Amino acid sequence: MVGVVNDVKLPETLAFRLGTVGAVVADRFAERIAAHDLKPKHAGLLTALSAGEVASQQDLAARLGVAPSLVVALADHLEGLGAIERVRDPRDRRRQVLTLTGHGRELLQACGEAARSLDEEITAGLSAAQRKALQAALGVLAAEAGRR
Amino acid sequence: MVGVVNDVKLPETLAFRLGTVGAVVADRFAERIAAHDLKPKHAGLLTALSAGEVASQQDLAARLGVAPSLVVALADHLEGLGAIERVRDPRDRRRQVLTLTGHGRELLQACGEAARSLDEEITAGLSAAQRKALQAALGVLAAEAGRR
DNA sequence: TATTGTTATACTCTATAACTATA
DNA sequence: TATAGTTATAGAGTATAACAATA
Repeated sequence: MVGVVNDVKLPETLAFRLGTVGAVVADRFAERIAAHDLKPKHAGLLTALSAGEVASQQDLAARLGVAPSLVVALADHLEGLGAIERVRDPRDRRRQVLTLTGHGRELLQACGEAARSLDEEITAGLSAAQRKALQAALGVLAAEAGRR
Repeated sequence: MVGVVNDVKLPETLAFRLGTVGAVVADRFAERIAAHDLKPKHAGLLTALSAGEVASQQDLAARLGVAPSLVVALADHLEGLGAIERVRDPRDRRRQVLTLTGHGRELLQACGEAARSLDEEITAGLSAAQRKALQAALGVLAAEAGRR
Protein backbone atom coordinates (compact mmCIF):
# COMPACT_ATOMS: atom_id res chain seq x y z
CA MET A 1 0.00 0.00 0.00
CA VAL A 2 3.02 2.23 0.02
CA GLY A 3 2.68 5.08 -2.38
CA VAL A 4 -1.09 5.11 -2.27
CA VAL A 5 -2.19 8.59 -1.27
CA ASN A 6 -4.66 8.78 1.54
CA ASP A 7 -7.35 10.09 -0.72
CA VAL A 8 -10.99 10.41 0.08
CA LYS A 9 -13.32 9.09 -2.58
CA LEU A 10 -16.09 11.60 -2.81
CA PRO A 11 -18.69 9.22 -4.29
CA GLU A 12 -18.25 6.91 -1.33
CA THR A 13 -18.99 9.50 1.32
CA LEU A 14 -22.34 9.61 3.08
CA ALA A 15 -22.73 13.29 2.32
CA PHE A 16 -22.40 12.77 -1.43
CA ARG A 17 -24.62 9.72 -1.44
CA LEU A 18 -27.30 11.26 0.73
CA GLY A 19 -27.37 14.26 -1.56
CA THR A 20 -27.65 12.32 -4.80
CA VAL A 21 -30.01 9.63 -3.53
CA GLY A 22 -32.13 12.27 -1.81
CA ALA A 23 -32.50 14.23 -5.03
CA VAL A 24 -33.54 11.16 -7.02
CA VAL A 25 -36.02 10.04 -4.37
CA ALA A 26 -37.46 13.54 -4.04
CA ASP A 27 -38.00 13.67 -7.80
CA ARG A 28 -39.78 10.36 -7.82
CA PHE A 29 -41.94 11.39 -4.89
CA ALA A 30 -42.79 14.62 -6.70
CA GLU A 31 -43.90 12.67 -9.78
CA ARG A 32 -46.28 10.59 -7.72
CA ILE A 33 -48.01 13.38 -5.85
CA ALA A 34 -48.26 15.55 -8.96
CA ALA A 35 -51.49 13.69 -9.77
CA HIS A 36 -52.98 15.37 -6.68
CA ASP A 37 -51.71 18.75 -7.85
CA LEU A 38 -49.20 18.80 -5.00
CA LYS A 39 -45.47 19.35 -4.81
CA PRO A 40 -43.16 18.18 -2.04
CA LYS A 41 -43.30 21.54 -0.27
CA HIS A 42 -47.09 21.30 -0.13
CA ALA A 43 -46.76 17.89 1.46
CA GLY A 44 -44.28 19.36 3.93
CA LEU A 45 -46.70 22.10 4.86
CA LEU A 46 -49.59 19.68 5.31
CA THR A 47 -47.35 17.47 7.42
CA ALA A 48 -46.31 20.36 9.63
CA LEU A 49 -49.95 21.33 10.10
CA SER A 50 -51.00 17.81 10.97
CA ALA A 51 -48.11 17.28 13.36
CA GLY A 52 -47.65 20.45 15.32
CA GLU A 53 -49.70 23.00 17.13
CA VAL A 54 -47.98 25.75 15.22
CA ALA A 55 -50.31 27.18 12.67
CA SER A 56 -49.54 30.80 11.85
CA GLN A 57 -47.84 31.40 8.54
CA GLN A 58 -44.76 32.83 10.22
CA ASP A 59 -44.48 29.75 12.40
CA LEU A 60 -44.78 27.55 9.35
CA ALA A 61 -42.13 29.50 7.48
CA ALA A 62 -39.70 29.02 10.35
CA ARG A 63 -40.60 25.36 10.69
CA LEU A 64 -40.17 24.63 7.00
CA GLY A 65 -37.11 26.82 6.64
CA VAL A 66 -38.58 28.88 3.80
CA ALA A 67 -39.42 32.54 3.30
CA PRO A 68 -42.79 33.76 4.61
CA SER A 69 -43.71 34.84 1.09
CA LEU A 70 -43.41 31.25 -0.04
CA VAL A 71 -45.81 30.11 2.64
CA VAL A 72 -48.33 32.55 1.18
CA ALA A 73 -48.03 30.88 -2.23
CA LEU A 74 -48.15 27.35 -0.81
CA ALA A 75 -51.14 28.18 1.39
CA ASP A 76 -52.94 29.90 -1.51
CA HIS A 77 -52.63 26.73 -3.54
CA LEU A 78 -53.68 24.43 -0.72
CA GLU A 79 -56.63 26.65 0.09
CA GLY A 80 -57.66 26.53 -3.57
CA LEU A 81 -57.62 22.75 -3.39
CA GLY A 82 -59.77 22.86 -0.25
CA ALA A 83 -57.01 21.22 1.76
CA ILE A 84 -56.65 23.94 4.37
CA GLU A 85 -58.64 26.82 5.78
CA ARG A 86 -57.36 30.23 6.77
CA VAL A 87 -58.98 31.82 9.80
CA ARG A 88 -58.02 35.15 11.30
CA ASP A 89 -56.98 34.81 14.89
CA PRO A 90 -59.61 36.92 16.76
CA ARG A 91 -57.09 37.76 19.46
CA ASP A 92 -54.54 39.07 17.01
CA ARG A 93 -56.13 39.87 13.73
CA ARG A 94 -52.79 40.07 11.96
CA ARG A 95 -52.36 36.32 12.22
CA GLN A 96 -53.84 33.73 9.92
CA VAL A 97 -54.38 30.40 11.59
CA LEU A 98 -54.14 27.53 9.10
CA THR A 99 -56.04 24.33 9.74
CA LEU A 100 -56.30 21.08 7.84
CA THR A 101 -59.66 20.22 6.34
CA GLY A 102 -60.97 16.69 5.91
CA HIS A 103 -59.86 16.82 2.30
CA GLY A 104 -56.44 18.03 3.44
CA ARG A 105 -56.16 14.97 5.63
CA GLU A 106 -57.13 12.79 2.70
CA LEU A 107 -54.46 14.37 0.54
CA LEU A 108 -51.87 13.94 3.25
CA GLN A 109 -52.88 10.31 3.52
CA ALA A 110 -52.50 9.91 -0.24
CA CYS A 111 -49.00 11.39 -0.03
CA GLY A 112 -48.18 8.95 2.73
CA GLU A 113 -49.32 6.06 0.58
CA ALA A 114 -47.29 7.31 -2.38
CA ALA A 115 -44.24 7.47 -0.13
CA ARG A 116 -44.87 4.03 1.31
CA SER A 117 -45.08 2.40 -2.10
CA LEU A 118 -41.95 4.28 -3.12
CA ASP A 119 -40.26 2.92 0.00
CA GLU A 120 -40.95 -0.58 -1.20
CA GLU A 121 -39.32 0.07 -4.54
CA ILE A 122 -36.39 1.82 -2.96
CA THR A 123 -35.66 -0.95 -0.51
CA ALA A 124 -36.24 -3.82 -2.93
CA GLY A 125 -32.50 -4.43 -3.15
CA LEU A 126 -31.93 -4.35 0.61
CA SER A 127 -32.08 -7.13 3.16
CA ALA A 128 -34.67 -6.91 5.92
CA ALA A 129 -31.92 -6.09 8.40
CA GLN A 130 -30.59 -3.35 6.15
CA ARG A 131 -34.03 -1.83 5.82
CA LYS A 132 -34.47 -1.72 9.55
CA ALA A 133 -31.04 -0.22 10.10
CA LEU A 134 -31.61 2.38 7.39
CA GLN A 135 -34.95 3.32 8.88
CA ALA A 136 -33.44 3.76 12.34
CA ALA A 137 -30.42 5.74 11.19
CA LEU A 138 -32.48 8.03 8.98
CA GLY A 139 -34.87 8.63 11.86
CA VAL A 140 -31.99 10.09 13.83
CA LEU A 141 -30.73 12.18 10.92
CA ALA A 142 -34.20 13.47 10.08
CA ALA A 143 -34.71 14.56 13.68
CA GLU A 144 -31.40 16.43 13.55
CA ALA A 145 -32.18 17.99 10.19
CA GLY A 146 -35.54 19.20 11.44
CA ARG A 147 -33.91 20.91 14.37
CA ARG A 148 -31.86 23.29 12.29
CA MET B 1 -56.10 -0.61 18.57
CA VAL B 2 -59.66 -0.85 17.29
CA GLY B 3 -60.73 2.35 15.63
CA VAL B 4 -57.24 3.39 14.67
CA VAL B 5 -57.16 3.95 10.95
CA ASN B 6 -54.39 2.23 9.11
CA ASP B 7 -52.76 5.50 8.18
CA VAL B 8 -49.30 5.98 6.82
CA LYS B 9 -47.31 8.66 8.55
CA LEU B 10 -45.54 10.51 5.81
CA PRO B 11 -42.70 11.89 7.97
CA GLU B 12 -41.78 8.37 8.98
CA THR B 13 -41.33 7.05 5.46
CA LEU B 14 -37.89 6.55 3.98
CA ALA B 15 -38.84 8.52 0.89
CA PHE B 16 -39.78 11.61 2.89
CA ARG B 17 -36.77 11.34 5.16
CA LEU B 18 -34.30 10.72 2.36
CA GLY B 19 -35.67 13.75 0.55
CA THR B 20 -35.50 16.12 3.50
CA VAL B 21 -32.21 14.87 4.91
CA GLY B 22 -30.69 14.82 1.45
CA ALA B 23 -31.64 18.44 0.85
CA VAL B 24 -30.14 19.57 4.16
CA VAL B 25 -26.94 17.63 3.60
CA ALA B 26 -26.61 18.88 0.03
CA ASP B 27 -26.96 22.47 1.25
CA ARG B 28 -24.28 21.98 3.85
CA PHE B 29 -21.97 20.35 1.34
CA ALA B 30 -22.57 23.26 -1.04
CA GLU B 31 -21.60 25.75 1.68
CA ARG B 32 -18.31 23.98 2.25
CA ILE B 33 -17.17 23.72 -1.34
CA ALA B 34 -18.25 27.28 -2.13
CA ALA B 35 -14.86 28.41 -0.80
CA HIS B 36 -13.33 26.65 -3.82
CA ASP B 37 -15.80 28.37 -6.15
CA LEU B 38 -17.52 25.06 -6.78
CA LYS B 39 -21.12 23.90 -6.58
CA PRO B 40 -22.34 20.33 -6.13
CA LYS B 41 -22.87 19.86 -9.87
CA HIS B 42 -19.24 20.82 -10.49
CA ALA B 43 -18.15 18.20 -7.98
CA GLY B 44 -20.38 15.70 -9.75
CA LEU B 45 -18.77 16.47 -13.09
CA LEU B 46 -15.26 16.20 -11.68
CA THR B 47 -16.21 12.92 -10.06
CA ALA B 48 -17.59 11.52 -13.31
CA LEU B 49 -14.39 12.54 -15.11
CA SER B 50 -12.17 10.95 -12.51
CA ALA B 51 -14.19 7.76 -12.38
CA GLY B 52 -15.10 6.87 -15.92
CA GLU B 53 -13.58 6.72 -19.31
CA VAL B 54 -16.43 8.73 -20.71
CA ALA B 55 -15.28 12.21 -21.47
CA SER B 56 -17.29 13.87 -24.22
CA GLN B 57 -19.75 16.48 -23.09
CA GLN B 58 -22.68 14.49 -24.41
CA ASP B 59 -21.56 11.46 -22.44
CA LEU B 60 -21.24 13.58 -19.35
CA ALA B 61 -24.70 15.05 -19.82
CA ALA B 62 -26.20 11.58 -20.01
CA ARG B 63 -24.17 10.38 -17.06
CA LEU B 64 -25.14 13.31 -14.85
CA GLY B 65 -28.72 13.38 -16.05
CA VAL B 66 -28.61 17.02 -17.09
CA ALA B 67 -29.05 18.91 -20.36
CA PRO B 68 -26.01 19.21 -22.65
CA SER B 69 -26.24 22.98 -22.42
CA LEU B 70 -25.70 22.74 -18.68
CA VAL B 71 -22.52 20.72 -19.21
CA VAL B 72 -21.24 23.60 -21.33
CA ALA B 73 -21.74 26.03 -18.45
CA LEU B 74 -20.25 23.67 -15.87
CA ALA B 75 -17.25 22.90 -18.10
CA ASP B 76 -16.73 26.60 -18.88
CA HIS B 77 -16.49 27.32 -15.19
CA LEU B 78 -14.21 24.38 -14.44
CA GLU B 79 -11.98 25.29 -17.36
CA GLY B 80 -11.78 28.84 -16.04
CA LEU B 81 -10.60 27.45 -12.71
CA GLY B 82 -7.99 25.36 -14.47
CA ALA B 83 -9.59 22.16 -13.21
CA ILE B 84 -10.21 20.59 -16.61
CA GLU B 85 -8.95 20.86 -20.14
CA ARG B 86 -10.96 20.66 -23.33
CA VAL B 87 -9.31 18.97 -26.26
CA ARG B 88 -10.88 18.42 -29.67
CA ASP B 89 -11.01 14.78 -30.59
CA PRO B 90 -8.84 14.64 -33.75
CA ARG B 91 -10.86 11.74 -35.13
CA ASP B 92 -14.15 13.58 -34.78
CA ARG B 93 -13.58 17.26 -34.46
CA ARG B 94 -17.13 17.89 -33.24
CA ARG B 95 -16.33 16.22 -29.92
CA GLN B 96 -14.63 17.88 -26.98
CA VAL B 97 -12.76 15.49 -24.76
CA LEU B 98 -12.62 16.71 -21.17
CA THR B 99 -9.76 15.71 -18.92
CA LEU B 100 -8.92 16.45 -15.31
CA THR B 101 -5.85 18.58 -14.65
CA GLY B 102 -3.66 18.25 -11.59
CA HIS B 103 -5.50 21.17 -10.07
CA GLY B 104 -8.77 19.48 -10.89
CA ARG B 105 -7.64 16.46 -8.94
CA GLU B 106 -6.71 18.70 -6.03
CA LEU B 107 -10.13 20.31 -6.07
CA LEU B 108 -11.81 16.93 -6.20
CA GLN B 109 -9.71 15.87 -3.26
CA ALA B 110 -10.75 19.00 -1.35
CA CYS B 111 -14.40 18.19 -2.05
CA GLY B 112 -13.82 14.69 -0.74
CA GLU B 113 -12.33 16.05 2.44
CA ALA B 114 -15.22 18.47 2.89
CA ALA B 115 -17.62 15.55 2.51
CA ARG B 116 -15.67 13.37 4.91
CA SER B 117 -15.70 15.98 7.66
CA LEU B 118 -19.40 16.52 7.02
CA ASP B 119 -19.87 12.77 7.38
CA GLU B 120 -18.41 12.95 10.85
CA GLU B 121 -20.84 15.64 11.91
CA ILE B 122 -23.77 13.88 10.32
CA THR B 123 -23.06 10.57 12.02
CA ALA B 124 -22.14 12.00 15.41
CA GLY B 125 -25.46 10.85 16.82
CA LEU B 126 -25.24 7.34 15.40
CA SER B 127 -23.73 4.21 16.87
CA ALA B 128 -20.83 2.59 15.05
CA ALA B 129 -23.12 -0.21 13.92
CA GLN B 130 -25.66 2.28 12.61
CA ARG B 131 -22.98 4.12 10.67
CA LYS B 132 -21.85 0.95 9.04
CA ALA B 133 -25.38 -0.11 8.19
CA LEU B 134 -26.20 3.32 6.78
CA GLN B 135 -23.06 3.29 4.66
CA ALA B 136 -23.88 -0.13 3.24
CA ALA B 137 -27.53 0.60 2.53
CA LEU B 138 -26.78 3.94 0.91
CA GLY B 139 -24.14 2.28 -1.23
CA VAL B 140 -26.83 0.06 -2.71
CA LEU B 141 -29.26 2.94 -3.19
CA ALA B 142 -26.62 5.18 -4.75
CA ALA B 143 -25.73 2.46 -7.24
CA GLU B 144 -29.40 2.13 -8.18
CA ALA B 145 -29.87 5.89 -8.42
CA GLY B 146 -26.85 6.19 -10.68
CA ARG B 147 -28.27 3.62 -13.04
CA ARG B 148 -31.35 5.62 -13.91
C1' DT C 1 -42.71 51.45 16.27
C1' DA C 2 -42.95 46.37 15.54
C1' DT C 3 -45.08 42.40 13.47
C1' DT C 4 -48.09 39.47 10.14
C1' DG C 5 -49.23 38.63 5.92
C1' DT C 6 -49.07 40.07 1.10
C1' DT C 7 -47.35 41.80 -3.27
C1' DA C 8 -43.66 43.19 -6.43
C1' DT C 9 -39.41 42.23 -7.97
C1' DA C 10 -35.22 39.85 -8.88
C1' DC C 11 -32.13 36.06 -8.82
C1' DT C 12 -30.65 31.13 -9.42
C1' DC C 13 -31.00 26.97 -11.65
C1' DT C 14 -31.99 24.38 -15.46
C1' DA C 15 -34.37 23.02 -19.68
C1' DT C 16 -35.79 23.77 -24.63
C1' DA C 17 -34.96 25.53 -28.94
C1' DA C 18 -32.24 27.74 -32.40
C1' DC C 19 -27.70 27.92 -34.40
C1' DT C 20 -22.68 26.58 -35.94
C1' DA C 21 -19.29 23.31 -37.14
C1' DT C 22 -18.31 19.16 -38.34
C1' DA C 23 -19.53 14.48 -40.08
C1' DT D 1 -29.11 14.76 -43.14
C1' DA D 2 -27.43 13.89 -38.47
C1' DT D 3 -24.65 14.91 -34.43
C1' DA D 4 -21.56 17.66 -30.80
C1' DG D 5 -21.29 21.65 -28.86
C1' DT D 6 -22.82 26.37 -28.16
C1' DT D 7 -25.88 30.33 -27.52
C1' DA D 8 -30.38 32.44 -26.71
C1' DT D 9 -34.41 32.22 -24.46
C1' DA D 10 -37.81 30.83 -21.20
C1' DG D 11 -39.69 28.68 -17.13
C1' DA D 12 -39.78 27.01 -12.32
C1' DG D 13 -38.68 27.92 -7.78
C1' DT D 14 -37.54 30.82 -4.21
C1' DA D 15 -35.65 34.88 -1.81
C1' DT D 16 -35.53 39.93 -0.74
C1' DA D 17 -37.68 44.14 -0.28
C1' DA D 18 -41.55 47.21 -0.22
C1' DC D 19 -46.21 47.62 1.44
C1' DA D 20 -50.81 47.26 4.14
C1' DA D 21 -53.23 46.08 8.19
C1' DT D 22 -53.03 45.45 12.91
C1' DA D 23 -50.82 45.56 17.34
